[in-house]
Amino acid sequence: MDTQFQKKSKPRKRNEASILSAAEDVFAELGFAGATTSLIARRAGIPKANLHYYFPTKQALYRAIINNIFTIWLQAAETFDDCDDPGEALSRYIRAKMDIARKHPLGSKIWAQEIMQGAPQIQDFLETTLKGWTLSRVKIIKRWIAEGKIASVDPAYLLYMIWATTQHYADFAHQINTLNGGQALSDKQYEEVTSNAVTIILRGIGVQVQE
Amino acid sequence: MDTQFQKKSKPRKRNEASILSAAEDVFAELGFAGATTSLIARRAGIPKANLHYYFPTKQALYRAIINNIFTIWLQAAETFDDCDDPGEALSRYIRAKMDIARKHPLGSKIWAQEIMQGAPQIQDFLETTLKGWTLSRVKIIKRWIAEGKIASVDPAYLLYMIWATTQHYADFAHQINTLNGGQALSDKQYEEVTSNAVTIILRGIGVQVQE
DNA sequence: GTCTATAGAATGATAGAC
DNA sequence: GTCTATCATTCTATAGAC
Repeated sequence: MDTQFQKKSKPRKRNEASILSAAEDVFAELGFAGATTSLIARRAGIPKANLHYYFPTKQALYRAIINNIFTIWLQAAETFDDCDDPGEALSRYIRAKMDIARKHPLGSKIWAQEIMQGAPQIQDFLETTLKGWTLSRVKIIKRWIAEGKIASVDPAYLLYMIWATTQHYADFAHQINTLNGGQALSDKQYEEVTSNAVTIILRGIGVQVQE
Repeated sequence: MDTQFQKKSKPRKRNEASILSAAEDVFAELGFAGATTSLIARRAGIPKANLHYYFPTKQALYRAIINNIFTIWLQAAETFDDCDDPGEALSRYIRAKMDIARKHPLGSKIWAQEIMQGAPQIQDFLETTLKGWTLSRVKIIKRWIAEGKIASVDPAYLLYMIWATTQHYADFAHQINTLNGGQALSDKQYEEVTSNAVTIILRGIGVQVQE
């Protein structure tokens, strides 16, 4: 029988989950090279040998986490509709990205470090999925410009600005918290930050925003 | 005699320079924990023991590089004048930050990783210099708002957006290059990116921009 | 599935000859 | 100042008893 369709045993499920959670933490903090399996195991509350029983190598564990991050990325990507109203489409996309930055800051940090290291594990994703998605959105934005719905800006650079601004709140949360009196942004503050970003970017490309 | 004022010998100068350059490279790529002194020494073209002769510990080497980054940071900070014209002041600041992102991408990456790791080495800088500078600029931006020169936006969030957008071009250069056909942005493209960022942000806060 | 013990390689750092 | 040789430690990963 193919074991692929067998149910995972209860301890396997529990252990894999706590290993993945601990690993996300450690990889985000120390990067792939800096992370150690013994630290991950300690944080997961299991002996190191058990970690290697579930994930044979550090790479395999890392790739499992990268896969989760892709899922989240796609989730946000889908909110950027081919919509007639650029204000609505972009506002929805920026809000989705801000939401992800708040809910999955570790994934964002791991992504950032991957890119900084030259994307050794995800280069194919950048060249296929990300590139394809970006080109299709560039097309939509160009149409908006041609239709006079938004100002004439370079579509790619607009996307970069959205990525930069939203991911900044995950990647640089520690700096922001320090400047916020050592406190994480409250839900209210985070909603303000989000509105602020939406307003500046939309107004910046010539879309009227109701305040 | 105090040796502090003795001239550095020629080989010391040369070796320190190539170690610092190689270390900047490796720390940017692998973070503090991931970087190894043997890799830094290899890239600097000297035996590992020599590296430890010039910089006793990995930490000492890292701190020397962090100091350089502070110098660069202050350089950009000074371009944000207390100016009557917010368009001029902000445009100059954004351009200075973009310039630094292009000229010192490694420093930007090291900074980013420091923050992501909870700023173990630079927390005091965040709490003193950075916080003080930010508060003083927040004050200036608030005055501009009170005088009706720019729209009512949260000053801190505006600064975060500027930091995010400009540093993104250093930290995520690899991703941007991949989407740019595997080529680094040309001087012309970089000037376009810069203008684009200035335009969107200024227009986003209600400042007229000449196109 | 779990865990002790450990192999084998790499790490930060140093001793000491030149 | 330079560099070989090396120490003590830590790393990834595994063997094998339970």
